[in-house]
Amino acid sequence: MLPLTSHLDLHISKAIQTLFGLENQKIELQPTRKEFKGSHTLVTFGLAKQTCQSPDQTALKIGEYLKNENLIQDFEVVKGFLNLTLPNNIWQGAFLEALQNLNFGNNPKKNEKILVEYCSPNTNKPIHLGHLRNIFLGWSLCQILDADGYDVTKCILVNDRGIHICKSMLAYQKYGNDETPQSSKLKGDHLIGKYYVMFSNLHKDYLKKQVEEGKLSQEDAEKPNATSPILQEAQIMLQKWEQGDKETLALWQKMNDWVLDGFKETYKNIGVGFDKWYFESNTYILGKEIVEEGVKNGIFYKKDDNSVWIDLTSEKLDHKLVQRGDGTSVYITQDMGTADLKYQDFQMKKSVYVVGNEQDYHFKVLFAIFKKFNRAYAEGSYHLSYGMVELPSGKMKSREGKVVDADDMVAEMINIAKEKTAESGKLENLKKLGETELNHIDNMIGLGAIKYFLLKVDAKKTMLFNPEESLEFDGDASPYIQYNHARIKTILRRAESENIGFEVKDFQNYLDWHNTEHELLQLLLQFPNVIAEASKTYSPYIVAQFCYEIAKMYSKFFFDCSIFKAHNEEARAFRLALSALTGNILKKAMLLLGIDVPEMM
RNA sequence: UGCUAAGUAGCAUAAUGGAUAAUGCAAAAGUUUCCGAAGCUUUAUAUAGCGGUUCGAUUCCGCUCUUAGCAACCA
Repeated sequence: MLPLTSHLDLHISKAIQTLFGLENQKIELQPTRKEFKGSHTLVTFGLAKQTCQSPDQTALKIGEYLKNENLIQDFEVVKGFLNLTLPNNIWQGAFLEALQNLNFGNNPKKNEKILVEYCSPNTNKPIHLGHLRNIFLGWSLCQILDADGYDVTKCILVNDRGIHICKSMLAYQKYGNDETPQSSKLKGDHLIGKYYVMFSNLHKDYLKKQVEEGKLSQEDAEKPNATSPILQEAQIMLQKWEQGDKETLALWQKMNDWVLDGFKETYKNIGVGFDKWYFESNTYILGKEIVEEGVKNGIFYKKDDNSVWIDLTSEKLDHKLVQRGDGTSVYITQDMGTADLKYQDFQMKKSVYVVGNEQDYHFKVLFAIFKKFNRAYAEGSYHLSYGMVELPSGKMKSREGKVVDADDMVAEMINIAKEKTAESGKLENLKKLGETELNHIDNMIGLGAIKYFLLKVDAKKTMLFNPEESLEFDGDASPYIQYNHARIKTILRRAESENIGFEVKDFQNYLDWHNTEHELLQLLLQFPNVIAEASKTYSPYIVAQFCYEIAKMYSKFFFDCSIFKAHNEEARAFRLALSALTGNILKKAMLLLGIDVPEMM
């Protein structure tokens, strides 16, 4: 994560070779803790074993060597740690480079295709907070991979067929009275969601009644395979759908269009998009072809009831059904088809699936199947598994209506942002911008708050969302970072209006930096490494953390180092240039999270 | 019962095997001479338990405990 490491690595290697005659030693460099002097720390414990000298001795010798060669300005040995201080002109060189490189942070093109599927909504209910974590993670990941030099394709897989879809269709067919999004004034996805919940209730009510009448035990009613007349009807509907029944297909098409319109509206509102849309209603047929292929070449086997299975016990997994006895396909069948289609379309080397950790087992099985079939994409397939978003009352269950709706959530956050803006008493200044621009800012702040809240946590961890306490606007939160960007822009506007220049020539002789100036610069120069790290580990939270650190460090810098009242013009110019770089990096880094930052707020 | 994750202060989150375990919220005190204080500076509390590997373990290994998910012809 350290800047200028390649610069040091080389010299340290040479020092070790010269001093101890050791080659190809692992150089363990880490950032120096801030309570010590220096920027880079060499850990010498491992090395000390090779040199047969104490860690302190080893560190001391290397330090002296580097200093004699004028490669460092100073060093300090503390308990086996060699803390190095580089001369400021080296830092300045890196600073100027970053300042002049408009793409600073981006890593070189890798010429490698990567496909990321980061949204797979069911067309039977609106999206909720959990889906938002999925979507924001995926979008951010795509931005990060792109900045790291990959050739990224963002895709969505719409789960638009299957028994669950038939459930809402059936409820609508029975009780919908031809209601439409227009007539009900509901967004399409919310309208369909209503019928999905209705189906669920009808099914549950039936079971409850059976139990009350003593026809069914409580235990059996709670089993997942407990059936009801309406569920059987839905199953029949699914068969009709797969057989291409005209009436069923027409209803399906109509309802799907409503839902998709609703989804598209939401995606637009939250600022995400896709390069390629896949629909399971298209890909499941391909899946069935693979099933046939697998049966032929012996990877799959058929049971007496005609259902098709794969034996994965050799992979320490179980037997898994890939096609039902009645010939209809299951989830995994569709995924096999979709994977083939993706490869046909893009020939990507890597393929990432951003899907919740409840499906960890599913993806193990799926990838094992890819390998059995020797698919070209088998090796590069990766499941980016994220933890569930829990409410204080427990897990969200869409079937029980126990969810935080995404659209409501976003709208509410934007409203809170509006109130905060009004409270801050700065409305007068902002009003000059006009209503549209003001709304735009509130949008950035409200949306940013949710995105940051969901992204700052390591994806694999289950996270808790407490609606009572709402989302944060203070401290480690997006508005704080956005605010720092806005204040930087305000400072730069002032410099411009007062004709204060901060070109390289205006500060190149200023090297007597304040400690905080140095720390801020060090932090900023980590940007490319941060992107590489976040990309390598598929971890947007690393970028989120980086944004926050910059904002915090800039606040400290602003407090410690007066800009317009700097002790001389060179210092002032340097600080303005440093502010400009901070602003640029903040903006870019936040965009990697899918968060836009305002020019003023 | 098996498999997989995860257990860090009142709460929410950090820490390539490294130095005194970091940050935010909530709590206490102070702070507005450059930008718009959504700020800045202080103050308290924590690695679930027991072993092992190591110069050194929050991190790796084993066992125990707790929680969640999976083990469905749900997705």
